[in-house]
Amino acid sequence: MHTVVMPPPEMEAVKHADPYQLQSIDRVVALLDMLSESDIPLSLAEICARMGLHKSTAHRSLIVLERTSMIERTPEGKFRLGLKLYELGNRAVEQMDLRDRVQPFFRRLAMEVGETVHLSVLQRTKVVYLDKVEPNRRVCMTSKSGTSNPVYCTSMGKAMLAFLPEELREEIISKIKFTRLTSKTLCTREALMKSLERVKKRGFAIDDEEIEVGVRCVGAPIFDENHFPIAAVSVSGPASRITVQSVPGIAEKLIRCCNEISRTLGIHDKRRSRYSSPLFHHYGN
Amino acid sequence: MHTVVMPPPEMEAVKHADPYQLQSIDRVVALLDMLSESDIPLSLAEICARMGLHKSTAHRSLIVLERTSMIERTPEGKFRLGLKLYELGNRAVEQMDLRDRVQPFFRRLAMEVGETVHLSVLQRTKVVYLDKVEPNRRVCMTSKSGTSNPVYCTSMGKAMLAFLPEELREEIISKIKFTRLTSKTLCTREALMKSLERVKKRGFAIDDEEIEVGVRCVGAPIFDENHFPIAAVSVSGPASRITVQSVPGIAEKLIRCCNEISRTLGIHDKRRSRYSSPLFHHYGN
DNA sequence: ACTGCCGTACCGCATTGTGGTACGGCAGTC
DNA sequence: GACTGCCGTACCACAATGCGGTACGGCAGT
Repeated sequence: MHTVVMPPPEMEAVKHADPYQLQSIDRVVALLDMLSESDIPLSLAEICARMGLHKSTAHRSLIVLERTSMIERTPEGKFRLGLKLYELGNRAVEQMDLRDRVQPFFRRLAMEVGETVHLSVLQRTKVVYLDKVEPNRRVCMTSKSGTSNPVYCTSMGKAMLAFLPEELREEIISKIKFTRLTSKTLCTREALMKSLERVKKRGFAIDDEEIEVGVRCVGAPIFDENHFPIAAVSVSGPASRITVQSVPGIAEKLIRCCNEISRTLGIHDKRRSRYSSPLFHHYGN
Repeated sequence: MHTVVMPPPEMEAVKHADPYQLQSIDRVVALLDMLSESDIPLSLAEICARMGLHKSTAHRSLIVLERTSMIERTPEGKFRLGLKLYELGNRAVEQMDLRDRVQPFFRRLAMEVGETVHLSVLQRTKVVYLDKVEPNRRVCMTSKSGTSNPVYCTSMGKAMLAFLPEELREEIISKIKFTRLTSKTLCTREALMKSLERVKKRGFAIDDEEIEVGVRCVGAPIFDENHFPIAAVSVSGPASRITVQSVPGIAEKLIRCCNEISRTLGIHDKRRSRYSSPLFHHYGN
């Protein structure tokens, strides 16, 4: 390829590992990822610098993305993600209809425990919220679905991580950038691993004010037919109500709920490991 | 190009209108759109049929999209939109931070009128919901943000349409596929145009049970620095509470709110029409 | 006025992506 | 149980496509 400055040797080693190039598509995804990670709109020059692309090449891709509303331009001409992504993203969730299939169990759990209940899935090193139910009585917490939190400081994140196949778990953990959010946040690989061990034994995870002071959560995974943790449910509330004493009772109800959900999902067949190379998609320079 | 079976003549007419080809990217977007419109996951063969693509070509693109989590495969091997889109989409909205900047005004309005308040933007022929606030007292309506409704039967859609530049409005309206949702739905271009005239005069739009029986909404646009309606706000509630008598009062509060928001947004500069060719991106067979 | 930077436009070359074809597996039919 | 047809995957040779370079024009700062 003439896009990338390529060290002449060991070329064919890569060749077979990644048989389908379609470089423009890969690049587009990398561009979107990049824009997603940036908190501010970026100029063409900045994008080129970050991605190591030539002006013309990046420009061409960006123009097409703009035409298709995948990205938009600020009045100053800088680029940022476009709203079509929002629309597509929400369609994606609708189509999976995890949300809808889970709702009934979900609502019942919220009633039983009287706390906010969340549904989320794993996306790279983040937990993306799909849905939440608040107990009827009063508003307890606010959190918008569609937002995401790091895996390592959420009960749902830890619940899913713990039950992931070894290799995949390693891959994810290696990508985590730990940041201290509260004094109780697990900020090292070791602390996280130790926590995951306990999660695996108990079947549920706890977030003990690790992401926000005063908030405790209990989370458990939902499994698909291959015992793959495709999603997680959590119960969260003020530390004053979710106490050492009340956790076991909550966890029991939570796990029962998750098992019911898992069972209703587990009606599929075998076929392919689907999670073959799901994570971080690396853009070669 | 050798992708598309091309009627030999009038080729160069298109050539200049659409200078940047990058066909693989265009195709990818078209694929995503297609998957978005389908309610069920599609097989490779189905995708080829709908898009008029050759097996190999479609397959290659799909594989890349799968690798990058833009789409996923069901256990049966069918394709559907992937969760990365959800993540990207939500980042897009965060980055625009319309939502956050609007929130305070927004909440106040909800308190004042005691009804559900929505924020949305225009995306092609649809209104995409970005946010909502429910009045504290009780749950009134349910609607998830991220969902979308057709422009022509929502107050927000009509509010934005009415204040769009002539040409763009025409472009959008020409793309609408009218479907009757209730007995009051505006189902013709003419009815819609007439309605828009009134919206323009009054400064706000009404959805009088046009999308759902028993629900009335009042909507008004938010303008950017160029008097371009970038978003809209609506007040919606049961027809029993939003009556002919109460509409003027609600509309007044709504418009005041929207004006305040518009003013806080109108701090930008001139530069480019940004909406040069924003809509329907057509995939040439 | 001069200089430098940024976004845009164009062009010729060869790499990349294309369409066709072939393979293998699964499912339904006789 | 063999046959048939369909679907997803893999490979290949050709040439059209997308690449990098380069040049232009506008704006801003000196």
